[in-house]
Amino acid sequence: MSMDIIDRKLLELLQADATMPIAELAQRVNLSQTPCWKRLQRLKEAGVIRAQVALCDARKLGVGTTVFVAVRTNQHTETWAAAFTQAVRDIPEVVEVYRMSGETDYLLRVVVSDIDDYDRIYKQLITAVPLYDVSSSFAMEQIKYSTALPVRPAVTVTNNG
Amino acid sequence: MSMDIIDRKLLELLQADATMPIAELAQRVNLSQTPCWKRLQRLKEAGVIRAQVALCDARKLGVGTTVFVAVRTNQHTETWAAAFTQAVRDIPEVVEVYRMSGETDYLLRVVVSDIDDYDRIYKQLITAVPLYDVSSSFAMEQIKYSTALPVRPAVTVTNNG
DNA sequence: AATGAAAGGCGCGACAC
DNA sequence: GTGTCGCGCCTTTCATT
Repeated sequence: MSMDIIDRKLLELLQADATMPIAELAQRVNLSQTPCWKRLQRLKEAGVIRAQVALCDARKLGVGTTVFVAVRTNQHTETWAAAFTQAVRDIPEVVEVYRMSGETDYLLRVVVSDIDDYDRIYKQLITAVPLYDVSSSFAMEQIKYSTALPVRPAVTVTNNG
Repeated sequence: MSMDIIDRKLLELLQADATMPIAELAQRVNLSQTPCWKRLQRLKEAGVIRAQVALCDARKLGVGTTVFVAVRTNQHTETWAAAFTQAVRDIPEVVEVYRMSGETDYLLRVVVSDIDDYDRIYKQLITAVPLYDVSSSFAMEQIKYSTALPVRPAVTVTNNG
């Protein structure tokens, strides 16, 4: 799938605001509506654009506190991993989960209303699946949160690196 | 701002798919189009719904690798904090930044194509602002990533906790 | 006062050029 | 890639309880 500078500009715009009408998108990239629309179809079909969603205000939903949870396991088995995966996917307060290299086996981002609320999720988690070690760090402030991925040309290979 | 069970259901639906036409949204919450539409307007004006965006596939954009960067500073000043904030906001590969409690002062999530690419961002970061300590952990696998925040009733206070 | 039904504006989606 | 046409959705208004 080719991705020229116009496609990248479209992705940039749509990642910032997906309500923008095609007419406006088109003129921002100096195109008429039809080719612009065709590019969007192509990007969707290729799965580059994988969804269009509403973003909510975490504080207004009463989950303004983020907790990072570092998890270690002593059961390095496929069945444990499957159970853990299922458990975290089933808890909506757990919004991000990564399997890590290094000391920590898994890193979770959990959104809650306060410390007591976190304790509720913590208990839910350790009840659902056995954890060897759990270490929680609270975020004091969210300085940046972006769902927009960087859209840039394929890294150019040069000889003077 | 009151938020009944219908509003919460609407948020749940829109956080999963914001392309859903009002007619369908309406019938999913057992309402007709107008009252449903009015609720959406209200949620937008109140800032509960803060944006509507396109989500892209990280791998297909060549940034399928996530790196968590723990940063410590020795300059606990307002000016340093402002410079740091500006620096991370200006780097699109840095998608999330939190000010933490505990050992780590700041935790960053960075998306890159590979280790070499991360080194590029790392250099960019330490050039922009002085950092006392930087510790990077690579994610092997993204097990969960959701932009949908949990939408639940205000925590009911009971006497038998 | 809030819901359910109906009409107009308009942006999306397929054709020919 | 550009311009045109029709369909269907969003938005508003009116009638209703």
